[in-house]
This record gives sequence, structure tokens and C-alpha cells, in this order.
Amino acid sequence: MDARQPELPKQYDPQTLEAKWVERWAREPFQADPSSGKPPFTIVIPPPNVTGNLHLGHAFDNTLIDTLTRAKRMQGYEALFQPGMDHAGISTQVMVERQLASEGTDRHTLGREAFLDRVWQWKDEYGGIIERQLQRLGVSADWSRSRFTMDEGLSRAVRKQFVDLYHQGLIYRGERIVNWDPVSQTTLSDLEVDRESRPGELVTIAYPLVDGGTIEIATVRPETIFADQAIAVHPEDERAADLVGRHARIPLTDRTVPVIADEAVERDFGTGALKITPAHDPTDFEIGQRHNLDHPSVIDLSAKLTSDLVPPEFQGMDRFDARKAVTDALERDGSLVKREEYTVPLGVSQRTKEPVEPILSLQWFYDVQPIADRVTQGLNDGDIEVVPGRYDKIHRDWLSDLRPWNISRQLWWGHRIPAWYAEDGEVIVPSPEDPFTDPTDDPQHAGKQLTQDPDVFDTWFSSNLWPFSTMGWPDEDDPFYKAFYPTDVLVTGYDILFFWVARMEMAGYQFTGQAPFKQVMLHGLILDEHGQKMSKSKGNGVDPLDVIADSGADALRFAMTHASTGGQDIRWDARRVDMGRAFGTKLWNATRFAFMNLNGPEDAGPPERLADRWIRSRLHAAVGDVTAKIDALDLGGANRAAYDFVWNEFCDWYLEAAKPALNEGDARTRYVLRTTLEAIIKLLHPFLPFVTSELWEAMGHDGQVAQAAWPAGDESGAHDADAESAFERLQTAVTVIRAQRAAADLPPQQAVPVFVSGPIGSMAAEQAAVLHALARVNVLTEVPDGAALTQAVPGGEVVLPLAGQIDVGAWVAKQSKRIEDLKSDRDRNAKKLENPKFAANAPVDVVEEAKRRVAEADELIAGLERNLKQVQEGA
RNA sequence: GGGCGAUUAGCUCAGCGGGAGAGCGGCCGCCUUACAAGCGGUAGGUCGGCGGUUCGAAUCCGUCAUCGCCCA
Repeated sequence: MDARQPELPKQYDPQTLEAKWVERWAREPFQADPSSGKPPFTIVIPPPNVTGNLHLGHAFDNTLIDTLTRAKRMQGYEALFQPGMDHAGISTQVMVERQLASEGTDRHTLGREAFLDRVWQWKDEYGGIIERQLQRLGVSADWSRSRFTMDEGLSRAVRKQFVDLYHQGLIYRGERIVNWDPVSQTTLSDLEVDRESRPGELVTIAYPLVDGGTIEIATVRPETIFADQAIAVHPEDERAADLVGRHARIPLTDRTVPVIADEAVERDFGTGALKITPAHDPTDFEIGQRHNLDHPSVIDLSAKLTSDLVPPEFQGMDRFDARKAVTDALERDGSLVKREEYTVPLGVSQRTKEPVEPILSLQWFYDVQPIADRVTQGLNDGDIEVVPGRYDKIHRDWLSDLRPWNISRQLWWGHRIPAWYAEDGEVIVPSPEDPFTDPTDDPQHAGKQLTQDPDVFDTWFSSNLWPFSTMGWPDEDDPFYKAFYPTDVLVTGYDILFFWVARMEMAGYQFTGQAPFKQVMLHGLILDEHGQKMSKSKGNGVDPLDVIADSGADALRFAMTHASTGGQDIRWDARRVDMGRAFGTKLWNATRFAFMNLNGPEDAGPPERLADRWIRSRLHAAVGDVTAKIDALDLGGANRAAYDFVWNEFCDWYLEAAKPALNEGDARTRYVLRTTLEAIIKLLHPFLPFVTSELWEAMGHDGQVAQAAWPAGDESGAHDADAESAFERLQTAVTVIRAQRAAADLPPQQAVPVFVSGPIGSMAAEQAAVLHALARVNVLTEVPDGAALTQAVPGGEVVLPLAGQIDVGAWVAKQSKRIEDLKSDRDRNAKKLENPKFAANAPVDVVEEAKRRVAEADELIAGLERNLKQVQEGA
């Protein structure tokens, strides 16, 4: 750095300065070099939807990732923040279909190929807005490596995954009850269905028995009686023992069904007898399998009643209209025994909020349990650490009992399932040796009439490969795969632990033989100011881009990091943004002050002055603290530690205490000021990347602070116990003097004489200039003239000529309270020391500390009581 | 039904075995030549209730209460 005095605009203007760095980091992204020889540090972004807009959840997640990445980069790692997006099957398709609808057409009119062209067109035009928004947030991702789940390479990874698992028998096609979303017209996995309770009705229906009498069943879905195949009772239910084997007629129809016994029947529910509708309920389907029942369906894919089994008057009716109509008809018919209000458990599509219809359908399933067991094994071996640890058990529990994953979706946008069907029903999947050649191009299948499965995969069936598909896999020779996989930390919200984290772990072990990351850092959700989840439908979301426009990305990032603790949810509070902005201003102004004092030698030798020694020692502690907290993934703690040090110690005390030396032009102090400021700017860079970059550049450094070395232990000095304790005494004296000045209503400029007696007297004399700067006092070598006001402090007494200028009553009251507080503290410690068990059990330093505090309190109490007596006698 | 989390100053939250803290807000005083988005001073809390462990509990254990989340 040259010796010129750098300058800064007077005003901290985040908008202007951030715009400059946003542009620069987009133009020169932080590219990771697989051949640098440095130890790698990798984080992959949880890929946002290509349709997405930045919301606070993204902003929070990416801020944490970037903070970690920037710190590691500065600590000497080859840091890769791998960005990208996923194709968001349903949302994207819905969005484009909506666009088509507004043009008066639809995808079926367009045809599959033309529709997909439209989706790609849409993606090129509107997709990926979120990447620019992330750039505005200042994340140091390697934008040159951005990946998309529909990219060719990533699509090959998906295909290989399917082909391998199919040939291992872990993926198969089967007829099951699946979750059908009648709005988006596709099946959903169990995870994509939210369980809700809605008010409804439980109706009891009497089915006439063929040989006389009736059997009553209770149901919440009377509209499905037309698909009934049996009535089931529990085998041990005595009420129904004589009914089993008889036949009952379905009301409103002529059809009869048998009464059967099955253990799956809940005896306590309703009448203890259940109608069995195998095509419309998962449990009924299983019962049907056990009893060889047929499984006709009466509800179609649009959730309307359409079947010959349905009486004409109900045909074509929507399922909910039909529910009411059928109930009314049963009532007229006399079959309805009773109807009562009932809370109906309901599956609802997460995306469309439409009640899911269980339908019987031929789908592709992935039997994940064996692979989940491999993950559990890895967790037992300590391959992956989950932070915070309380999620570990939740994680394992989920992995221990998994149903097969329905991976097919009846959409066009996504990875098309690479399975073909011959006319005779033969299923043909490419061979594992050559997964990328279509069977239609394979001479082995020449002459067959092959049709490809029309469906695509669940989007998660591609994002589960993300940690390695983005690194080039299945090309295991890709330099990025070799250098940066497995990744280091996976940072994400706990809400997608099952959706994504667990599935990535399965895929990692299955295809790369190892865990895809070493640590999982789960963070909480950002809630609105009332503690409610933010959601589009509630309209209670805070737009991070609005916050950035108002206060800057640094302020937003600071607010979020500062507030983060473990996996705890964060209630949004705009005051934290103000705090971040104020901190940016503070740092800006402190730097501006330092800039007036920077022209000095490159190295002036070790610090000599007390304040200099003190701040070096405190910096050393702060660097250690912040570094340790980042290593422990406690970014909130690291942020708070850095904030406290910079504001409360560096700005509030050091800058003031250093002024006399700086005014004298002291080279060593200038050196301490400059190097301490540099360390602070580096320490804060991961938390406030923009303003620190600007300040670093303004200091005249060649490279960016993002590329500078993290403050090291020796660079920042070492612990200096003597300087710390001496400076603490000085601080106490200053605080006491300031309080007396305030009590005496002295204007800040007005200097007053002070005399400091006792052991700290010589320190005070030595630090006279510092005391003047901090407390506007002139240190005398003897008791000042005028009515003195004496107050004991640790290590001595301060004497100010203010007795005539203060409210004696208030002063006496305050000192008395101080004495009381000290006494109770003294007594508590003394009591501990009297207890032999304390001495026997407590650590030595705790015992020593208690002794010290008793001694100090004794001295102070005696001093303060003397001071008090003196004033009371004088008054 | 099972599990997890929260309950600390008026508000939003740190602290999680050895002296109750921060930001904002309140009150008093300051444009003191880095900073009024600031500075100095100051008030404000039986750390949800009860019981236990410990020399010592806001912190560990149990229990109850209230609020919230996840799973079935």
C-alpha cells in the first residue's frame, strides 16, 4: 500500500457501491480451480425453481452459504459455490399452460414437441430471474458453472440412475393406489401431499342383507359406494361374527357384495363395519388383494363419477357434488341411518391445494428402503454430521420406514421415462452397459413396434443427484467431480430434510459409494412478524428485493445472519435490517476516520502504548472467537462476536483512545490502527461483502478483500493480559468520570481536572492524554481545588471538583445502591468460599475468581462508604 | 397418538452449569473536528409455574401450563 491518504465519500451509500460490485462479480465470478492444489471446499446451492423469484427463504439460505464460502475462501480453501436451478416439473408446466390458455389454446392442441419448445422458450425468456437476484444479494457463486437439471449432462445422470436401478430391481412398474391431483392431472409422491383436517360428515348407511336384516357401515365417502366390493368386519368382532360370509346389497343399486373379515378393520371406527372400495383407498386396496376382490373405479381423472356401476343420475358429477347427491338419495331411499358432523382427514396437493384423489394406477416405483438402510449405516459410521444434532434422530426415523417412492409424473415437462413398451406388453429399458442408446436404435429390438412411456420423472428424481450431477457425473473423470466431490456442507432449511437431503444421501451412497456431503447444516424458516409462515396465499411475505432496495444487501444479509441461531425459526423484524445498515454506516465512518491517519510506515514495530496493546489483544481474541464459531457453523454467533468487537471495543474505545497518539503522528499507533482496521474489514467480509470490498479497495489494496487471507492468530497479535487488565481499569475510571460529569450537567467540551489516587494513579498519569480524549479530564498530580467529589474505583479513587455541582441526594442514593449491590455480590461469594464443598468441587480458577471478587468488593465498599460519609458530612 | 422446539427487559431476541445481556423503544444531556443511521448517561427483569440434581441452576433432569412445528 502506498503512503497517500486515501479518501472516502462522506456518505455511506449502499445502493451505488453495491451496484458496482454486483456488476463486477457477475462479470468476474469466483471461479473455482480444480487444479490449484489448495484443499477444496464445496457447497452446492439448493437449486431454486427455474420459475422462482427470490424470497426470504432463498435469501437466508444463500446468505448463510455465501458467508461460509467466503470465509473458507479467505482461509485458503479452493472454494466452490456451485449454483444452478431445477426444472420444477409441475410449476413450470402449469405456468406455461396458463400462458397458452390466455392465447386460447392448450398443450394437447400444440402437441408434445411444440409444447416443450414453448417451455424452453419460456425458460430462456423468464426463467432464471432468480440468478440475477442472487447476484444482487452478493453471493460469490461460480456463475460460469451454473447448472440446470434439464441440461444434457444432468439428464444423462437421471437416465443412468433409472436404468441402473431398474436392472437392479429397485425400480419397477406396478399398479398401486397413488395420489392423484385432478387439477395438475398428475400423480404425486406421499411427500408432496399435505395432511389436513376439514369439517365434513360421517354418514352411517344400512346395507340390506340378502337373507334378511341389515348391516350398517360408516363412511366419509358415500359417493364411492358404487365401487364397493365387500363389507369388512374385524375377525374378532363378536357383533358381526354371524354376518361374515353373507351378502349385502349396495343401496341405490342391485349389486350385492360379500361380508368378509379382515384384521385391518378398526373396530372402534363407526359401526365396526367398513365398506371396501379397493380402487379408491389404499387400505381397501390391500384388503382387496388379500381377498381377491376386483377393483373397479368409479371416479375418473377429472374427479368425476364415470362408470357403468354408477346410476345414471350421478354420472358425470364432480366427486363433491356427488357426495351430497348420493347422501340425499340415500336419505330418500331410507338407507341413511344417520349423518353427523365429522372432521375428515384429507390429503391436499401441496402445489395446487386441491384435495388429492386416491386412484388405482400403473406407475413407476422406486423401492428406496434398501438404499435408505445404506444411508443409516453411513450415519452410524459417522459419515455425515447433522447440525443441529437434534435433527439426527428425526432424520434416521424417517429413513427407517419408507414406502416405495412413486417417481412417475403425468407431465410433459421433465425427464421422460426411458422405458419402452412393445405391442405384446414387453417392457424394454436400455441396458446398463449402454444406458444412453434408445431401444428404438438398438438392433436387438429391431422389428418391434416400440412406444416410449409418455410420463416424466418427479423433479426430485433429478435433484437428488445434484451434488454430483453438477460436477460432471456420470463422467467420473471430470476434474470437478474429482476435485470437489464429495461436497463439504449442505446448507438448507429443515423443511426439505426428507424431500431433498435424505434423497441426496441415498443417491450419493448408491451411485458414488459415499456420502454426498460431510455436514448438513439445517436452518430455520423465516416467519412473518406475527410468527406465521410466510406464504403467497396469505400475502404476508416480505420481499427481500424491497429490503435490498431500501437498505442494501449488506444490511439484509447482516440482519439474517445476526438473527440465526441453530435450526431455530426467525421471526422477521425490520429493526434488524436497521441494525445492519447502522453497522455499515459505523464501519464506513470508522474507516473514514482511519483514512485521515493512515500515512505511516509499512511496519513500525510492536505496539507500545496501552490502547494499542489492548486493541491488539482484543483483536486476537475476536479473531479466535469469530473463526471458531464459523468452524462450528455458528454463523449467528460469529456475526454477533464480530459486531460487538467492532462497535463496542474498536469504535467506542480504541478509536477515541488512539486519538492523542494519532494527533502526535505516532507511527506505531498508525500502524496498529491500519492493521487492526484491515483485520476488521477481512473479518467482516463474509458478513458484509459489499461495503468491505469497497473499503478494502479504497485503502489501496490491489486485489479484492474476498481473495485476501483471513486474519491469522499471529498476524493479529497475542493475548496481552497486562494490557487488558490495565485498560479495563482505565475504562472503569472513565465510566465513573463520565457518569459524574453527566450528573453535574457538564457540557462535553468542558474539561475538568481530575486526580486519581491509589495503585492506578501512575497508570492514570501515564494515560493522561487518553483520559482527556475519553472523558475530557486533565489529570493532576494532586487533589484539585474546589469542592471535591471522590469515588472509589477498582485500584484507587477518582477525585473530581464537582461536589458543588451535583444533586447530592441523587448521588447518595446511587452510591448507596452501588454499595448494596456490591455487598450482596461480596456476600454471595464469601458464602461460597466458606462452604468447604465449594473449595473441594469448584475449579481452581472459579475459586480464585471468587476470592478476588470478595477482596475487590471489600476494598470498593470501604472506599465508597468513606466517599459517602465524606459527602454526607460535607453537606 | 408419537416426536421436536419456544416461553429471559415494553418489543424482537442472544446467553444454555459459576458476576442477568444486545438492538430497538423510554427518560436525561449533547451537532464533542469519523459517525445525530451518531455520542455520553440512565431507568427497566422472583430468566413461564412447581419439584429435583449440584458446593452452585436462566442454563441439567422431572412435571405442569401456554404457543408453534413435524410425523402417523
